[in-house]
Amino acid sequence: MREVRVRFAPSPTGALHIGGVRTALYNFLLARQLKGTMILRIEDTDQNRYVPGAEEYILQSLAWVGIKIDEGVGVGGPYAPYRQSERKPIYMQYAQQLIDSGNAYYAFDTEDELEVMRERLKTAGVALPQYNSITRMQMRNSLTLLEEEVKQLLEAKTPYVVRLKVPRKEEVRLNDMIRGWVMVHSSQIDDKVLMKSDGMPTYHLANVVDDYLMKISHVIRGEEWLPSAPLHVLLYKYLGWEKEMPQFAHLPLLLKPTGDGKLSKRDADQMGFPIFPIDWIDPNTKEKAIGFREAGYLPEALINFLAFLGWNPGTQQEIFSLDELINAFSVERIGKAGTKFDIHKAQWFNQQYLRAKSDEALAEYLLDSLSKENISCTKEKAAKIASIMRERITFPKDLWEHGKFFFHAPTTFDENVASKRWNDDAVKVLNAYKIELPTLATFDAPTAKATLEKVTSELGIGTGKILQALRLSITGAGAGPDLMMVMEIIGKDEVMKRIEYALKTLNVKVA
RNA sequence: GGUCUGUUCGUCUAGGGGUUAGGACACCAGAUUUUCAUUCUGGUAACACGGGUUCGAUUCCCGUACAGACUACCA
Repeated sequence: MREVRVRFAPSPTGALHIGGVRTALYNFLLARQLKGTMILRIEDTDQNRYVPGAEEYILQSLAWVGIKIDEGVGVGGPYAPYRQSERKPIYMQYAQQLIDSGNAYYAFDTEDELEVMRERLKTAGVALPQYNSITRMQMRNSLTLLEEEVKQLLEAKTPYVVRLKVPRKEEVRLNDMIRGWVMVHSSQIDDKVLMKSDGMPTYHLANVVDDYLMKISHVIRGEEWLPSAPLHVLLYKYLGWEKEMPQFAHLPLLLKPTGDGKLSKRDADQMGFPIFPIDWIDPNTKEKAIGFREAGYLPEALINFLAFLGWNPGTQQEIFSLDELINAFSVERIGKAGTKFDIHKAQWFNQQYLRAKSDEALAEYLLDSLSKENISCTKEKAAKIASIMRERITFPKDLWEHGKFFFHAPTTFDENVASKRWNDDAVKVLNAYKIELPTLATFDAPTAKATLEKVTSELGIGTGKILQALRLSITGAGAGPDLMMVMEIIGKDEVMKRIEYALKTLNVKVA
């Protein structure tokens, strides 16, 4: 059986889109499952669109989500270089081969001449003017010009492109692993430019040549490539590489959460979720886009979420580690239809992965946040906080954001709760409780509770009636984790201080 | 406009000629939690439409509608 070699081949034209990460993931899963090789190739044949830093960004993003590159940019390998701009000399020789075999030709038409041709055809009623088997005979190319003229133009260094000579009548067939047989008539394909006038190949040529040279066995890419796949098939055929042609799998697109259309950065911005794996600062606009990493998504959760966008194992299991994904993955189970991007599901996966962590691991997240705030805290205390906060967080940063009261006494109180729960009974109980606390030798959740119950029963007031008021004075809010545990963690002295402060500031308001 | 691809609950999807069309997320309700969250239980909710083929179609075929992609010397 053929050795499995797959590639992820992004262009460094900006940040890596989350859809690109999924494409990389599917490639990676297949490679790992079939003991193959995962290759990273950078398709930077368009110098105009090159964005500095994009390549580094791609590398970092893949590393963060755990997609390991076996060969290619950043790691090297037997088919180096893996950056197409560095492979420039390779492509012309294959273009030449196509010209020599009569499957491609030189075209000297200028932008203006092309424009004139399109206009002329449009007025003649052709909806979509193309450079094709019919129109090429009216243009300036090596098919219409005399051999001598062509030679002179080339020697005079006249700018030219190399175009594929697409046959007029031919059924081009392609067996896609996801979509089955796809047939396109060659009359629908135009004479695509293979080599640009700057000497760089276009995607089509570079892609086919490199996939062949790098012995790629499977091309897994986005559905946007499906329309040009027949063209690639033609290229393999004319280059004499039909037997080596990789298997194709065209992935369904990622769609925007509401409405229709493919997922764009705009949608993500509007709905307030990331679309890039890690933070990206646009070098031109200096605009910063928050990444999934910085937003608090765990890489393993993101991967699990992404894997399920368009694929499923056919079982009820939903939580999959990377190793489990590698085992369960199969191209056959990839869906055909476009997939709407639902950030809720991503959050749910994140929660699941976060909860599976130990208190100690969660404590590290909290400690991270605290160090940014210059707050010191022992590991033990952080772990204790983590243990009572673990069921109520979606992101690691929630530990701090929802638990600030562990470190800062409230300065304001939720007015809604205060107006409903802060009453004479509450004040009576809190005053008595405050007096009772100093007599306690030890202070923990059980004693805090027992003492409170003792006070309330002596006063003949139901504990439940005033618990909200107590919570309000300790945390400033009406909702939160187990109050007795909270008090244990912040300690007796702090509890007393907070009750006193609340009594002082809230009494005035309610009176 | 043309070509290609697609269409099962709001979303991700399972399924497949005869099923109470299954699960998950989200949503709603109840229970637990004297709060909130969690957890548990339950609920709402789908085969785009029209023709065939068939005893029978959501499933197969053909149309239609809708959607998306592509239609550059961008990838």
